[in-house]
Amino acid sequence: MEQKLFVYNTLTRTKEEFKPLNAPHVGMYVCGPTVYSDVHLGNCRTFISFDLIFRYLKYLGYNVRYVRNITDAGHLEGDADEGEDKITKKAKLAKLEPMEIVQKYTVDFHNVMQIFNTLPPSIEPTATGHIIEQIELVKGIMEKGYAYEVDGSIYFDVEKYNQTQDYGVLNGRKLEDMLNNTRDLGGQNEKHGKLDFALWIKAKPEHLMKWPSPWGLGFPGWHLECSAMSNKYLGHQFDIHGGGIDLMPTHHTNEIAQNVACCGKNPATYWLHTNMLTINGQKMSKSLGNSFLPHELFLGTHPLLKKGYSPMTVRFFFLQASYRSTVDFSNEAIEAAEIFYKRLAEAAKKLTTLKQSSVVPVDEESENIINAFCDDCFAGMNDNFNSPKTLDALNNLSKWINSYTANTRNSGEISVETFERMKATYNDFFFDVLGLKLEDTDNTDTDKLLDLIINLRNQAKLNKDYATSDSIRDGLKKIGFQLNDNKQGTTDWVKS
RNA sequence: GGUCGGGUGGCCGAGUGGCUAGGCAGAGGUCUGCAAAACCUCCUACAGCGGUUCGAAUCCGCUCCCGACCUCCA
Repeated sequence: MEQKLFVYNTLTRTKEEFKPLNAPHVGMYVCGPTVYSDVHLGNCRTFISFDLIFRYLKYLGYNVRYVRNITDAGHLEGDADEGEDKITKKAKLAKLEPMEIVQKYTVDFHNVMQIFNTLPPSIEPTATGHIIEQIELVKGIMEKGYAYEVDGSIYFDVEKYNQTQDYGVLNGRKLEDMLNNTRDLGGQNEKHGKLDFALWIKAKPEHLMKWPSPWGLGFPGWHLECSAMSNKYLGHQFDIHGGGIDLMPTHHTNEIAQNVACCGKNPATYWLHTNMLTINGQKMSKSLGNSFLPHELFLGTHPLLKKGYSPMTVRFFFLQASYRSTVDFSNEAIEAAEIFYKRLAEAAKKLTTLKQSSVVPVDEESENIINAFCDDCFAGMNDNFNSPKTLDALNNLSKWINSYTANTRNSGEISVETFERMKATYNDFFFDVLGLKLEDTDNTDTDKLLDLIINLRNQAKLNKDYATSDSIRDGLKKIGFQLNDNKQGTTDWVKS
């Protein structure tokens, strides 16, 4: 591992050099979706961000085990630790089995992730598939004395825990402040302390998803599954734990408490949090009703959208900001991203046919500049996965690639090694690290038709029948194909 | 109200003490039958007020504005 990677650790609020516990192995756990409704674009941003992280770690040569859970039980409406879980509620409304809801939205989630070209995680465990592990974890916490039972429900005793441990180690708050600033929620009469949270919840008779336990029929608390499953697949200690920043203050705080209580250890060395997608400055969320779904974005059917944007345009749009910044959605911003993305994609496409002309005496300056830009691609990602910096470097490289392609510069001016490095670096970062792909090479029939039309037009051009050639070009532009004549007398086209 | 994080040129967005980020938009140029694309050049900002410093977008203080979390949320 020649590259020194630095990551921002929420635990220490600093950038730290990334040092895996057992290199070249890396364990990474990311909190996945609760599959009770469609994922919206804000959800997607988080998983695209972690896809970028996963991809870069792999690219650096690490052997990454990436675990991302599916929450299919235990996630309640509200935080009173009573009432229905989200999936049960939806199932009753739709008159379906809870697992039908789970299946529908899990499939949907996977489809969307694939459209955004994210790699599947190594393991994608479900909460319902790990009830036994969760019960064992509750037992362990009880044996250590950090949990108590009230009428079939088990609660975590936060104040007791905080006597010997720092409950606010992640969110940076003092217990007194948290106690003073927690609202009184209804239905907390069973809890000893205001901050206590449910590990196991007794099921009411009408509850659809419930399992036998030493404390009767019930279901696990939401925070429990991540502790149980990360323990199982990554061990008591692993390298990276991630999730949206809105999970940090409560969900991750409780997760750490559970792990420390049971196993004595904060499970992860590095806690990484992705920031929110906002619209008009406000967090995109289902409850605020300002979210839109991926397909609404692709088709441009949402009222906030001027037009549709392709999946790679959206991915690129996210990559233009660092994962720790909020991104505010606007048509202007994503349109700019669309044009930029197409520029870089065109250069990526040219790489496949770009051949170096025979080497003339090497121009040291060009050589150095290109090598520096290649280094910059790494430097950007090494700096806490700063994709905007890497895009900057790719943009710089694209200008050289374009110049060499158009022969306005002689590609023989650099050494074979540098030429090949330029191609490989651009290709690797564009496709493998940033996870972008080309979108307009989808239809061979279209290719053939366009070839035919372009040939006819070029005949007209040779005859200096510009009226005909221009009307063909204008007509194609109207239906979304931009023709570009280049110097060699051939004509390229791109979807506009 | 408490805690935390922000405010960068028309728009988006990197950048934590000195060295041009970049993209989009705009202007000019090269090339082209004309376009488009590409390439080159220009457009040099850092919420406000103080302070530290030889020097601050970057550090400190105050003020204003925005957001997140404290309730389910990626």
